[in-house]
Amino acid sequence: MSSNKNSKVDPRIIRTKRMFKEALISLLEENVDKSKLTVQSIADRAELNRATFYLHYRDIEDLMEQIIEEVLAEMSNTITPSPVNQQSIGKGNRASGSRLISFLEHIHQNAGLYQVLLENKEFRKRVFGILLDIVSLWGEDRKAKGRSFKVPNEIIVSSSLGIVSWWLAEGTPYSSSYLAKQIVRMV
Amino acid sequence: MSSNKNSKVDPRIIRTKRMFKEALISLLEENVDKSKLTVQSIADRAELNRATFYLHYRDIEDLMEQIIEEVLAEMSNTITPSPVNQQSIGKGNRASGSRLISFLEHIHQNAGLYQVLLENKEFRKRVFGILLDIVSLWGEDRKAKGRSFKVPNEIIVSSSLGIVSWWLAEGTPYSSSYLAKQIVRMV
DNA sequence: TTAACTAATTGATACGGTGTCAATAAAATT
DNA sequence: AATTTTATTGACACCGTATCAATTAGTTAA
Repeated sequence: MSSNKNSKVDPRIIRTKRMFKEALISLLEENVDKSKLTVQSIADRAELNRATFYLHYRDIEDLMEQIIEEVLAEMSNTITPSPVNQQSIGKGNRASGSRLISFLEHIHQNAGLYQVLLENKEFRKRVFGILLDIVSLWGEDRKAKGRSFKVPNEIIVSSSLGIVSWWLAEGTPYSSSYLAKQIVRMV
Repeated sequence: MSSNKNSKVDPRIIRTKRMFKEALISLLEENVDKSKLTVQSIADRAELNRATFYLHYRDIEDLMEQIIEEVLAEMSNTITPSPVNQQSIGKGNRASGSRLISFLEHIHQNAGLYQVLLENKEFRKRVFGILLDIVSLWGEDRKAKGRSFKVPNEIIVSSSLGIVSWWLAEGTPYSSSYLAKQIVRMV
């Protein structure tokens, strides 16, 4: 799905971009302070030349944005699995409620990365949008059953995001299912 | 209270530091992008020489930290007014519950500043601590009355912080009292 | 008010990161 | 094997950082 066999992308490009991305992520996860996060340090970590960086990215921010796009795509796939390998676990529509758990599970398994990325304003905005979709669907489900949320969806989403950020900052002290329970309880 | 008559601080220093602080704050509130936030641009805005900056601060981060300390002190004073001009509005202990409203009011009146500062990890951590104190006091009050919160204090605080961040990012669409109501409702 | 301090300015400097380039080496495609 | 594309290398101009000595301006105290 992501890149079929007919793609004529030079394998060197794929390898190089992957290495720069992994390099930046590893540096970010090590909490390298901003002043030492230079193109040179990223190139060193990637074991590539500094000039090569500029063949693929405008600047560090550009690389960051591309990483964000990939991570968001992965997140969306995790929450809403592609129709092909949909596990269709009976129970009719598993969509709304349990998506929150999928979301938290996915974040839990990439805690270090998400802790760093959630510092990024644009990333938070995008995740907010994804969460808002989940909560909206969920809200419609509840509405159909006669129950409804007591507070606006945006408040549910922003508070959930706040909880997740704290959860990550504290080293994910609770399991994702317990956290989901607490969030649901608050709604 | 802040600076008595015996303080032998050269008025030039006070003026200079004030101007650098105001300069950085005004630049931050204008959402100047990070790459253009230089010592030179701050000095320009302050109408002071760049070298003068280094007479008072190690770097921009240092100036930022000093601003944060001042803002936090102001915030604490707003929430827990100094014993001298305590308004003591009968009703015994007004402490716990209405402190949330004072907190939100204060943020509302400095929305631009707080929106920027809450991007800062250290600042968020400190505000988290202040909010945790408020919520803990509040929780004890409720406990004494037989009622208690359904979720851990940290979850209440982190969700509230998330809501406040969203509220500021959206240009404070609700009044602070309405927002307080929604937060209380969720607890 | 003058003399002494102390802060701010100015111009200079070394250093390090940025972004780009031409020439060359290495790898992939045909 | 020949051609095309990517990666490396060394060089370069530019800009921001951080510090300095010398000078100017403002404050304090005698």
